Amino acid sequence: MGRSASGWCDEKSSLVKKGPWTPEEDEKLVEYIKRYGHGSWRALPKLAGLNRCGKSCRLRWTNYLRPNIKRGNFSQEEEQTIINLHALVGNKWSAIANNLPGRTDNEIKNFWNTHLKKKLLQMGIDPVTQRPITANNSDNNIHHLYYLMINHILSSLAPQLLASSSFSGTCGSLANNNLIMNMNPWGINNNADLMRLHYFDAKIQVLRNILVQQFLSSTNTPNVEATFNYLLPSYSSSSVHDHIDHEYSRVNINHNNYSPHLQGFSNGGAPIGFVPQNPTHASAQPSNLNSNISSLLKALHELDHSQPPRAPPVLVPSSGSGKSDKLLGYDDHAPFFSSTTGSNKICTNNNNNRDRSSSSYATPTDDHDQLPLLVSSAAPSPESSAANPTVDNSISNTTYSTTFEAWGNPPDPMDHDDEATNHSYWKDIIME
DNA sequence: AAGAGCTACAACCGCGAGCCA
DNA sequence: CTGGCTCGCGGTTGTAGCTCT
Repeated sequence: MGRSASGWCDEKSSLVKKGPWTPEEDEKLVEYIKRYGHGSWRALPKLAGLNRCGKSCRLRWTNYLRPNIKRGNFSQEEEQTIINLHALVGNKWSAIANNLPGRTDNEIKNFWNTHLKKKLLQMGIDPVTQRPITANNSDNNIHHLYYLMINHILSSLAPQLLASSSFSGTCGSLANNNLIMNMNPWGINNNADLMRLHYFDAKIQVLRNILVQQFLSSTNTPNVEATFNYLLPSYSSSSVHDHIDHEYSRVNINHNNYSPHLQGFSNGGAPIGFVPQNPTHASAQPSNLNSNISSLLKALHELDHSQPPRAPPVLVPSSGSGKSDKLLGYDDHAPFFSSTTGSNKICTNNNNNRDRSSSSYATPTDDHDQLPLLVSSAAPSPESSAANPTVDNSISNTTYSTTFEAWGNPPDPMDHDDEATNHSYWKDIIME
């Protein structure tokens, strides 16, 4: 009796001061903690000569007075980190704060509520559900399904990128979502890097093309660019496009001619069977939507689970400084395709042998099959794809609210358990 | 100039987990 | 095992300062 279990002052403590702290009180608190440490917060106010309850002292210290508190405006980088972490973990302010040195959970929470929420709303994104906002419910459902598709694509991208040889992967940089620029940099040091770059670029291109086809033809259009920018902000910036172009040019290749097997992927946009949706058009039917989803998933699956491509041309470092490396020709035994993992997959999201710290996550096969065409003559018809209940259910029954959830629950029914990509794995990394 | 409304942020509150006797 | 205590967390409230009318 007489004490609050929560640490706050009880009804008998009406003499205990509440409200804003005075500079004198601050000084007393800082002086005491500097000298003795905080010890028991409950006992502290009496010992420090403060007419406050312990909990008030603790909050004042942790949120305002303790050393290394960073005050002032949030930087662009911090803002992006908060947005992306919030997409991953939701209102776990302390977890978010752990990734922002000098910022307190309280400060981040306030910043979210007063600034970022509004910003996301202006971008056409619901800050709670992280879904694109539309005025029309049925349209919203369609757009949400496409949103899930985006998540699926991103879910297959993230682990590859983490596996990159030059990716200095920290949870912080993952949270920043600067999946390219944080690769320290993602310079092409070997053919595997080049392959990854091309693969990543191709997937992004198809994602963008599908989004554009889908959304820009709609009369009730969520902000496709805002959505894209939000999901992959670093890629959206022109500097990243420049970066990729630079990497291609640095090794003297025209990426459009580099791999004919990726032509359809990087140039064509949608997989076969994909029907651009337009609410004013008869094509905007649920069956078409399901077909599209199936077609896309099928294409992505084929790509992800394909045999690795013929080894790319050998990258030979230039002898002199300041000169570009050259691609001299194909060498199927190029060392960059390490065979230590025993996997025949390249860049797959389902590689149980994947080692995030290793660059050798792709291995050659003897016959060096080509990458399959995304737009393949063997691709399923919309009908046959839509008729695949497993694929359809995996999407339509899934209710991811965040990219993070999609990572943990890949809708691809042919993806099996993958500890490295399950829900708790990522959550642990972020909330570590 | 003054008051109403809005915004940003500090502080408060209650709940629950973990620890320990 | 249980109950008391402490602490951390997330939601909510209070208020100072700013803007608008």
